[in-house]
Amino acid sequence: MIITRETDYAVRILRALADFQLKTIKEICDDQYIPRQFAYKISKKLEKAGYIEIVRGATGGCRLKLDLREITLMDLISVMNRENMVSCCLTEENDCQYKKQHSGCCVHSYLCQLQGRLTEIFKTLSMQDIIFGSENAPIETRTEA
Amino acid sequence: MIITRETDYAVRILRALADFQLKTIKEICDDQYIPRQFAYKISKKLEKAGYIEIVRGATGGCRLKLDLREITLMDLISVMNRENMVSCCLTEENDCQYKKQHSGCCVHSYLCQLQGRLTEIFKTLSMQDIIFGSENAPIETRTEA
DNA sequence: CATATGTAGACTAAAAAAGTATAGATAAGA
DNA sequence: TCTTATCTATACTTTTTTAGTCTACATATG
Repeated sequence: MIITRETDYAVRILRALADFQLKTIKEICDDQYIPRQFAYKISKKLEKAGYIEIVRGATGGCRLKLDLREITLMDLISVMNRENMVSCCLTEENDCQYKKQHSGCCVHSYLCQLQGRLTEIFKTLSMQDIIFGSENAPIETRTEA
Repeated sequence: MIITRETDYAVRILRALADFQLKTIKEICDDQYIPRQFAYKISKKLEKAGYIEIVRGATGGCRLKLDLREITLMDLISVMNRENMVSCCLTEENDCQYKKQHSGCCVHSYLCQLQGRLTEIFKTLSMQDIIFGSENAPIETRTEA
């Protein structure tokens, strides 16, 4: 899955924070059905990326720092370290014997291109679009509720 | 990953069979670096989908039945039961409390659209393109070797 | 100082993916 | 008919990834 549970929870956290109010993780979790401890970890990642700020101590919580229009789906995927979404053969570690033997692999190259295409698409989708819908959604896919 | 090891192996099997010659699974595996028993399973799926035929007994093996131009990446992904590639929230089983509570979820709808877009893209990519390259590959992504 | 937060990292559990084992079916041909 | 080289079916095991939990602690308020 391109969007794992973790990434999905991240979207929900951003959704809960969309009004730029300070909210505790507890509040967010109750509202968005996210396991608390997991949410702390995710919020930390979002903070490191600069998307939210976290206030510690009693009366603490977190708050959105960026407009949701400025955060793309690709940004979020990157923050979750999931940018390699097409094929395991595109990872650094992958030690493909075929590729070595034939000094190259057309499949690999092609999938690499595909990875690029998807990345480009995901860069055009903002959290604002995803969370509140978008008039820019391609017509042919504007079905289903 | 959209293309798991299993799907990747399936592509390799098709690549090995591209010349329409009868080949044993053993030959294919030696050539393409695939674990034998795993390959048997995958070949069975490819047979059920009508992409290859399998001949049993000594002097048996398998042979491509369809032109690689007729098999799309989406076809292969479907055969491997991996058509749900965007988000776990799009599966049947998924029992989303938020969606119930709010009688709908914009994120869900949006991801559903995205799933549709990706599906359409993958339907335009044939095994011929992937295995032997394509002149139709989008210019902007025609980088890297 | 009590309380309500968030933190860090180790840990565990669950699920999915990858791979293996094995007993058997099938067909060719010596 | 027997041997051999295939493929089959299914159960099983292992590995990897993902998801989630625990705990001892740090931080800030009032």
